[in-house]
Amino acid sequence: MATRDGKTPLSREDWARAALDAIAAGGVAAVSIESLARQLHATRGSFYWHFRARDELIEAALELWERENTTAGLPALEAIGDPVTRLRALLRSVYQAPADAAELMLSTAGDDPLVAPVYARVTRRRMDELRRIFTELGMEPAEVADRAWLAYAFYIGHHQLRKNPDIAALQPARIDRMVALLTGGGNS
Amino acid sequence: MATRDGKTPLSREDWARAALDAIAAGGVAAVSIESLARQLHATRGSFYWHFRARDELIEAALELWERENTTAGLPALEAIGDPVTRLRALLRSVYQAPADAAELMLSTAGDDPLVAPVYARVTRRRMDELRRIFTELGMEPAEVADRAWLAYAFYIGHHQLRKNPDIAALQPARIDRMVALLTGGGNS
DNA sequence: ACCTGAACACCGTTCAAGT
DNA sequence: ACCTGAACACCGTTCAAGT
Repeated sequence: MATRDGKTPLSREDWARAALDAIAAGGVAAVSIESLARQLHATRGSFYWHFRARDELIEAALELWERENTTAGLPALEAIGDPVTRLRALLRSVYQAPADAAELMLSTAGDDPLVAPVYARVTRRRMDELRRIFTELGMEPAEVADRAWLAYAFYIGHHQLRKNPDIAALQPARIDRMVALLTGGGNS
Repeated sequence: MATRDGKTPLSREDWARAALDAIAAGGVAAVSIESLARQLHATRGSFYWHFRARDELIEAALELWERENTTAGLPALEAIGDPVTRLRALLRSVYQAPADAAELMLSTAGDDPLVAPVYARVTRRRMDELRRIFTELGMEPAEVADRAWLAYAFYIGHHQLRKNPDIAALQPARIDRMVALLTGGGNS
């Protein structure tokens, strides 16, 4: 017996897409070959024709996310001329739209061995963007590096804290003050 | 057959302690009844006399951590009179000693359904401490709340970012500038 | 009271066999 | 080329049986 009865054959991307959806819904741990197979009306055995192992599936899903994420988010930001406006836009995207669901999961799983390399690349690109902002504000390199680190660590921690409803209640309502803090003087 | 041949009987706490060690080493996901049983020279079956299920074991381990964490860290901090010095001490404890290993794992797992309530309580206590610092610096309540959120989100994100060696290289060497940024003016 | 060992379920992985 | 179904391993969970 074989061939899934009339249905078009599955591709690597079908599995990867389903896995990315699962990541968005419940994190990397929620990627179960068994449940994806059920969902795709195939057997677990079929999966192993497309992938060597579960890890390879997760890598493929993350690749999908990275490609779509890279071509989507940053260009729109880079088009904004004024650096403070750009920072505000960046923070607003954190505060309002909770980004896409996969981003929310991954921003918090940067220590997973599979997620780490992918998220490191995305992080570098975003930190570059932050550095550009502070550089354009006329700060010197060491200062720029510190602020970029502070801003990005804040971005990650903010996502993490918001996942807990009890704690999320404490988050500030307006982002203008945040922008002011991040771009402000600092009294050494 | 029964009773583990001469050895003293195991207690709930023996299992919980072993589980906390496993969390420190590899996070909540690393808590495996099978491997703990091997380590304690008992069988998996024995575990179920002490606990109803794996979740209960993890809760017990987190309880252990919370109790020891609460009585240890904060009092020393609260003894410091000058608020800026206190903030500096707080940040230094983040930068230098990577806290205890369990803290590192848990600071990043705040969205786990078992970790969430425990970590929320610890977070609240720490944010209270941060608010006290900024209040003593003479800021008004809204400003205090924003800074405490910024500082704590930074704390969480900092841990997360440092888990990735590639990214950790970008972290600032000196913390004085961080303190300055967090306590500084902000140009609204 | 505390533990063993056998049994089952769930799911990742392999593989011979089908079309 | 693409898939099925049976088999095995790993580990969480249950339980009757031991001391």
